[in-house]
Amino acid sequence: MSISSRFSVGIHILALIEINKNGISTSEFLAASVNTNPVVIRKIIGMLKNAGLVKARPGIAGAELAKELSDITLFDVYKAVNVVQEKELFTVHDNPNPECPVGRNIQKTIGPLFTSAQLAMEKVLKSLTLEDVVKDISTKENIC
Amino acid sequence: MSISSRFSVGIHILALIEINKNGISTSEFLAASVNTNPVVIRKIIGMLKNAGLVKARPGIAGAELAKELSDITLFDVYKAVNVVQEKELFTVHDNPNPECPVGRNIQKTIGPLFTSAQLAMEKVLKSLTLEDVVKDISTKENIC
DNA sequence: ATTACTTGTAATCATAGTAATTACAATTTA
DNA sequence: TAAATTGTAATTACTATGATTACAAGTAAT
Repeated sequence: MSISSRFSVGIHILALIEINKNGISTSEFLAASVNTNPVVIRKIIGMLKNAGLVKARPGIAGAELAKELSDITLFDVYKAVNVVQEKELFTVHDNPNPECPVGRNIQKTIGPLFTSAQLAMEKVLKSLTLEDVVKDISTKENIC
Repeated sequence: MSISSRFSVGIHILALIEINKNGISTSEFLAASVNTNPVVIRKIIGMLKNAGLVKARPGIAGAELAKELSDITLFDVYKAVNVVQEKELFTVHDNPNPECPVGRNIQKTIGPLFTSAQLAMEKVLKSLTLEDVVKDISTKENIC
């Protein structure tokens, strides 16, 4: 199991819109950088738009950021592209046997433990912003 | 996306083997509690066995714990049942365009960030043991 | 030794999510 | 009006999951 690449592609899109802010970031342009199909990009941009992270309008070429870079956390992107549902990073098997002491308690016992692990991961995503990503890319570019 | 229920089933199996330690935990018995097929249980027990967490032998009915409860962390189970690969909780899209500043850096920039988020989650799993799980189940049982 | 039971494993199947792709309506600009 | 772009729907191939059937191999009891 692995979390969908919509997340990494979403980050890629946002970073590139920023770095290309003097140009026009069409879905075709972004797709060429990500190396995928423009429709895939438009679908993800649609999700980023619903989350208020980018602006885009039918017929008008190019997407723009709707927020400051430092105001967009990786958690915002993660939620926007809908890769993991709340409290559902881990699956807990359903319908365990209620006539067994373990079966009738396992879900309520394991649930909070799994949630706390998920929250720890998400806390890290909340601490990171698109600005961190763009700065790191800029640094790597200057070195090369 | 959600992490396979092999993980929660693995925990269920280990907890039930402990709680049923005076009885014989056959795959059929365990399957009845989990509410799944005995073959699914045997496959997971095979993984737990490879990881040194349980003992089981062909022809001999019942699986037993191979370690103390307090010596088995949820991380041990998580690794045993192979639900998430190292550094691969998140997918990073491959083949981004090397002729774009973002494309040629995104993987090395995002990779460590994703890994740190994954490690934070795994750190929580390392802090929890099967003993915690069994104690919680026992507590819930006594109240009811 | 034969019978009954169990583990271990392979193979098959239905289902769900992913990512790529084609197609096209609706919108804007030149 | 023509060209370009966004936004969607529909289709396809692929992969992982979990359930299931089938069966070989091992063990224990009579």
